[in-house]
Amino acid sequence: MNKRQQLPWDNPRFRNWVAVARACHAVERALGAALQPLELKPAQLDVLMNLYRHPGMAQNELARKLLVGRSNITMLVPQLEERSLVKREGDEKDRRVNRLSLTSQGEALLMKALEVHMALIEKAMSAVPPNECDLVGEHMRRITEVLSAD
Amino acid sequence: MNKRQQLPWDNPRFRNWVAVARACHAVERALGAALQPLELKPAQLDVLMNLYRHPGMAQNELARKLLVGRSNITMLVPQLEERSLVKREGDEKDRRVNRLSLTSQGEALLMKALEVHMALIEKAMSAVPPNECDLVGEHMRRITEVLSAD
DNA sequence: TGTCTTTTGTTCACGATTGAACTAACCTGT
DNA sequence: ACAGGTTAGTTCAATCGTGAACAAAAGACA
Repeated sequence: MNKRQQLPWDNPRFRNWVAVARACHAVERALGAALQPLELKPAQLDVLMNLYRHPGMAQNELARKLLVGRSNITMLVPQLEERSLVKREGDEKDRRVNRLSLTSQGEALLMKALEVHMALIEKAMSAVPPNECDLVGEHMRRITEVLSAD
Repeated sequence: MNKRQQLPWDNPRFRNWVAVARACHAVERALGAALQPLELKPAQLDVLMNLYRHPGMAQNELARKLLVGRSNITMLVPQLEERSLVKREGDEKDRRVNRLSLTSQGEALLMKALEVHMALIEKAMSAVPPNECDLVGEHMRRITEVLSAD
């Protein structure tokens, strides 16, 4: 099959997506290192961030938001609960669901972590002008949407 | 610390980067599923892709390119070698390094995998016009560059 | 009410990735 | 030639995420 004619690297979309993936990987890695002093992993930070914006979330919803399996949340939450960063209480209407929310300690740690995170992103994206930045974000949101539609 | 005033979500760079990360995660996940029929994992595809473009690469260079630890390559290569997708031969000049390259079978499988990968990316980025696409790629390459500088 | 289906969260075994410790090979300067 | 430092690759224990199988609770409907 004509390998030379239609090589993926000749396709702008493909080539540029590879760049996106690599940048993402690099940021994730740098974030992990930057969060080490706070003893927080990127995945844990994701949980805290989502609980800050959506208190009382069920584990199920959280898993969908983070694009991970439900079991992952089950493994993740107890660690945060033992550190008193997250509070977990059963719903009275539906005794299956666990409602999650941040404790004041969790919120405090989140603020510190966000400062670190934001500094990193600010450094990484320093070269991206605001209008193009919004454009990128808009495209990315659409991509996530397209793929979530299965 | 004035939490309400300088919340990260009010920062365009931060908010839009979160979108990038989520999109990346979604694509990675979809790619894993799409590659299942070929019995290839995304990480293995990354290896094949890089070996196609840079035959005779040392494991060390490969690890740097892929932004992973050297030990990861050590674990990854034997699987591909057993499937006769990758050939590994010692360098005569420097007996420490293993030169890696694709076999013809590896190349053949890569082509099939690239078709799958490209179809996915094409679908995901269908809404992104070419000129903006290049712009995005350019920014992402710069981000990777900035972060690789440690 | 009683049964059948769906949903929530948990458990568990597995595969992937990591970083630290290690060996072997190379390099440098004397 | 030899000592000290650097580099390539490996091994290994630990951690993380996953999907399948499961239990408990809720919902649907006759």
